[in-house]
Amino acid sequence: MGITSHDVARLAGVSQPTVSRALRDDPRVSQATREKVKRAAQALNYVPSEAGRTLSTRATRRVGVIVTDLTNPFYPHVIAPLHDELSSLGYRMMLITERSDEAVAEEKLLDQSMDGVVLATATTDSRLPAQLERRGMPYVFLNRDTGRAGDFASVVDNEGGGRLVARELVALGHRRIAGVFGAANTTTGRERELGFRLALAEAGVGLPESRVVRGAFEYDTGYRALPALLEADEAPTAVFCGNDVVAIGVLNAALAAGVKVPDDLTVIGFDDLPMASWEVFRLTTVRHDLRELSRQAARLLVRRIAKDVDPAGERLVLPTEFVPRATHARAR
Amino acid sequence: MGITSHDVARLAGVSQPTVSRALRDDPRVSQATREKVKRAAQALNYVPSEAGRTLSTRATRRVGVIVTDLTNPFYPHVIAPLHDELSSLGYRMMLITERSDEAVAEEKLLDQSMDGVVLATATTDSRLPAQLERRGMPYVFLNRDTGRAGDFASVVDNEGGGRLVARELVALGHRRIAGVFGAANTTTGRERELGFRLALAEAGVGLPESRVVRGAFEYDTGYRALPALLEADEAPTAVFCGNDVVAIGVLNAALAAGVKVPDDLTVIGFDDLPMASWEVFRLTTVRHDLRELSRQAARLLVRRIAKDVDPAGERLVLPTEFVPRATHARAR
DNA sequence: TTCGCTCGTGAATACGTATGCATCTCATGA
DNA sequence: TCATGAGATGCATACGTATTCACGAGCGAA
Repeated sequence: MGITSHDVARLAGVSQPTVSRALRDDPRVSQATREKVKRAAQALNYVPSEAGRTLSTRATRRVGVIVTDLTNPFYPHVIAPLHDELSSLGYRMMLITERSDEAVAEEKLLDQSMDGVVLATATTDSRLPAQLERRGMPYVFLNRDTGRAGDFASVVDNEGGGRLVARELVALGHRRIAGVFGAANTTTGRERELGFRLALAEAGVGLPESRVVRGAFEYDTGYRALPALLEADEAPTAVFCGNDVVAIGVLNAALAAGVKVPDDLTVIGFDDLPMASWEVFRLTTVRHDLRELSRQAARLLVRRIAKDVDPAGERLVLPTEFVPRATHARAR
Repeated sequence: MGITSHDVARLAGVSQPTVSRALRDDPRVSQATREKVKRAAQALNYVPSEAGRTLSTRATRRVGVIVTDLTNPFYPHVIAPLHDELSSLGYRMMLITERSDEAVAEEKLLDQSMDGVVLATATTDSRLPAQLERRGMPYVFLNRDTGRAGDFASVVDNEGGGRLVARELVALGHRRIAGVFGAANTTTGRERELGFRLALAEAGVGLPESRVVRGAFEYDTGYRALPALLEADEAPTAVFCGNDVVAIGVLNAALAAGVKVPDDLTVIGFDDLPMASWEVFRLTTVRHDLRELSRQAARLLVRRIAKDVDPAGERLVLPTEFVPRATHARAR
């Protein structure tokens, strides 16, 4: 059925090792033999078996990427560039989306079927990093990390981004400000909230718990948060959202509730997904380079696989930038 | 470094084959031995090497999924259920996104590193199916196929869906109708256009080429098509879009151009993505069961791998349903 | 002429698992 | 008591590639 290097060897009239060497351009095979072998391989449509190679070299040239929910619009924008960068580095990508049990993922990860792992949806309370560590499986965090020292991670300056937004809102005269932050067990959620709070406090503006919602970085979180915030005694004049997807949930909820954005309510997101600039949203948000975030993670992982990395951990942080569009205005 | 079945065998005081059998619950090993082996495996944190198993069984329990553009909102909604169904069938998913050369994909596909392939973005002029066929690699089409007999495919009744829309538009009194169809080298593009045209023709309504645009199933296709359609001598009162993503592009363009939907223009999509029901869109569209489409493809592929399939091909077609929301109205 | 070297190739083997076949043990029945 | 057979396990090997080592040819220098 499958054509092996032995078949090629037979046709070319050489030994199997010579085929292996010739096809990988080993300088020790003569020009003439190399060409003869390549012609034979071509003729037979030979493609080396990946399993055989893996067993022999103990390297799979494959990398796993763990994501909980692919239908969240955020993730495709990180997975696509990740795939491309890994591909250009000679690695393939295995997608693993496990919202279920960690044990399953663990089993899949440790069977030597990949050389490394990208964790794109890590939570601060996850046991997975420790498991990987123990088994010597190289891994890096993408976007979120555990916040502990020694991590290998490609992340964004979330705290700085949060600060940017707070300063803008204060400058626009907002005082009754609300936050729909990400889950408390994610560093992205925590750090954006922290930066936002610190900068508000510096300006002497409070952020009472009654105007704070926390939840998954999903559309529904934003969609459901707004009605709750509007019911409070003093409705907010501005909402900072944990990310663009949440902000888009808020914008839709605002439309449903008849709240005018930005006249009645300022809404700010985070990430600057392509969707954020659609006419129906024109979302004011915080931009960072999502492509570079992913590429950086890919390169870091490959370096870690090659053990070409600072043993004390490496945390690559990308800057943020405020992007004014049409969902913010001065407080009335 | 890695723990092998030999290590487990040594610890349990049995032979390696016995470990292999015990861990896979082969009835030929005694209860006592089985337990002894499992304890040893547990103690060593043993996970069977996937490469070794693959080489021995000649099955990878891995399936490739080919998609051109993951950032298109449509695909995550097919990939997620596909992943889950494959997972529950005991297969893992390798994501392959190649907009570049087919040769690359081909190389990756034929190295025996997967048992089968799902083609989610096939075009009618692709050479890939023939290559796979020649090499005996099982594959199925998802959503799009080649339109040729003998295909294994999980698809939607696109022609029927197109008809549904045409009849609705005619019933609403529309006569100046436009279409922003998918690419001509996709069956989804062709069939939806065909059904739409046939039903319009039956009602005696024309669809001049000046009111037709064709392009990739992307946001930009819709966004750029609308201005062009509006410039025509007689602007259309209704537009049928190749899918929801295109329709959303049209809706945004309408907003930018100050065209009121549905008062000035009726817009209809196809697919009923979750996004279609967002407040900002409330898109009238054609629904089909996207999850089932994917699950069906997964099951069909697994059956084809097991050779438990009609050799003449199997084409599983899902029905469509018109979903009225807020982007359609009677013609003025 | 012979030693030693380089260059090119092949033989042997490792990698980790699964499986066909042989072997061994023990119980059963004639 | 011994043949028979079932049940349990080990031995040997296959899978396809990469790599280590050995080998032979050819060549230049002494």
